[in-house]
Amino acid sequence: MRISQLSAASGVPIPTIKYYLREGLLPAGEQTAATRAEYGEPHLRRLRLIRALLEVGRLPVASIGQIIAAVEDEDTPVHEMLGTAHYALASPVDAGPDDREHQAALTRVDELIGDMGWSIAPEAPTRDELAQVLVRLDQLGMPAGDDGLRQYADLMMRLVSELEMHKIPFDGPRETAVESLVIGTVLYGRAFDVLRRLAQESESARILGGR
Amino acid sequence: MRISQLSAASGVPIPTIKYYLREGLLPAGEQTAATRAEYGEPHLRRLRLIRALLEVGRLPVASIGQIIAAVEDEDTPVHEMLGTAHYALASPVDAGPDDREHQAALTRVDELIGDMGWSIAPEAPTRDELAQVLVRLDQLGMPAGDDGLRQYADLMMRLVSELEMHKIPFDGPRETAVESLVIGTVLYGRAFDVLRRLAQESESARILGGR
DNA sequence: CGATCTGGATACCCTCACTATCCAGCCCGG
DNA sequence: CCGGGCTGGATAGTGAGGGTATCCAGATCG
Repeated sequence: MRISQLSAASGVPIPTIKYYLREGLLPAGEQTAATRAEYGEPHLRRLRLIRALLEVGRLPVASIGQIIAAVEDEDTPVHEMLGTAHYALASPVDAGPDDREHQAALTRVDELIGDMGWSIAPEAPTRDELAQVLVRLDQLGMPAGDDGLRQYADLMMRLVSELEMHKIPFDGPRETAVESLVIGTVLYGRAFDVLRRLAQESESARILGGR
Repeated sequence: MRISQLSAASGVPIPTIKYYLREGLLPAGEQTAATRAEYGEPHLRRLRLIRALLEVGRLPVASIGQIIAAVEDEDTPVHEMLGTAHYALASPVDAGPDDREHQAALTRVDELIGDMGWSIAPEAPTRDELAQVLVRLDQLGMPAGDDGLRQYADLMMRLVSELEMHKIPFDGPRETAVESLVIGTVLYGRAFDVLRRLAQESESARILGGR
């Protein structure tokens, strides 16, 4: 498959494919001559992954690059690779250790994590993300109570362990495991979000009697 | 409160506040002289809302503008206003009616909506968002089965109607209702997403025995 | 009465994700 | 065996989005 065919098959313009090659998101094709290279099925699959993470997951190209680098470095142990991929999915929070509100919220987050019996790395950026949301909810006068938070956490825990996690082939090839994890996290994450908004629309129509 | 105090209280730089004023996100202060205006508590609150939607919700400034315009137009009936706000939360999907895969997925979405007994406006962009996710999952070789989708939808429905919706003061002042809805949708939406990722990290640590 | 602040207008900047242009080398049909 | 069109690689440009910076004349505080 030459680049034009890869482009046609994936719907991604050639200049964009070249850009992804430059950024290291897509491995180079097999060189057959100085100005000729051959691409295959893995390239097409990779391209679809990139576009899904970009367009559905709204991940920055740089984060996608980190995920892909973790996948391709054979020396990284699997659980570490999953961590890298997972953390690249987080969106950065700019709150330093001098932000008192943030630190207080972080304490609540850690209490929640303890109560749930979760094993979360202390450097997980996810903790800061949750703390940020708690701070904003407080500031907006809709504070999240500890009880509600625990109910939600419980629900998510069951959802993840009962419906999602067992779909991931941890014992298969390493590349497959991360891809599944990332796709699961990002795409199912959006699916939930959309389903939640649909449920909200339907409920508010019911309550208000609006069409 | 003068602009510098508003800036100090909110943590938003003065030029940025001026930018929000220009964009119509923030109503002008009360003019007390040609070069003097007074801002109050509502301005601070509005500013916090804007920053929460921007930084946590990642909404474009233009969408925030639409939401605010809907709130401030007293002539719009409440259920319509809620719809406008809700649709501004959706992220645009570029798939025309000539995209066969998308149309097929849309049919599945409508079946789901029918089965759930939901009332969703036919022009809801949310339908396209869900269809897009289904298409991508198919392309990536991890298709979402109808059963799983229904399970998820069921879960979201219960979550929304039992835990969330009754917190919204539909009978209070119109502004409060939309604000609550929007804050609930965006901030709780992110809270779920983060809780889900925390649960995933914990589960994958457990399964892989990684620290 | 002068340093500082204010609202308003205009112009500028930075990041991000592309896109466009060039170039010389290659391949394929005639 | 030759010419048009594609190829990989390099470099430069673009457009949207979300701010920043600069100027200005009028207002106010100490």
